[in-house]
Amino acid sequence: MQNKNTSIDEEFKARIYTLIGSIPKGNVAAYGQLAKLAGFQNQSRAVGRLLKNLPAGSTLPWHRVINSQGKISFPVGSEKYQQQRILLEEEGITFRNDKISLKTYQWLCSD
DNA sequence: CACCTGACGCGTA
DNA sequence: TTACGCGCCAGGT
Repeated sequence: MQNKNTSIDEEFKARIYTLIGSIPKGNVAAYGQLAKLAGFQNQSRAVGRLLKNLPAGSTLPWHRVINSQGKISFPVGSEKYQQQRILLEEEGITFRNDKISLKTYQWLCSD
């Protein structure tokens, strides 16, 4: 039963969470890519906001979400940057000048 | 209420 | 290839 009050926010959140949870270990997806797959083509920023507000105890693999440039969306060298980078490297992902090496991963894609 | 900022992305120059 | 501008839009000042 769906109540009419269900805002698109909830729908959006639910879909994005599901998508992020489905990203295989060692793979990554871009904010915009997730938004698109969820049916919200121009809401890449909303995905970022979602992750920003993510509860501390969440088990979501948020670190597997990066920007369309193949880079981590935190200032290089910042605490958050390092944290995310380490998590990715532990999954076998390698970097080259702050960018994910294309040879070592593949985008989560539908084709 | 105006204005700025941001875990973004894309088209142009 | 790098740099900007603009679209998008929720939140904070």
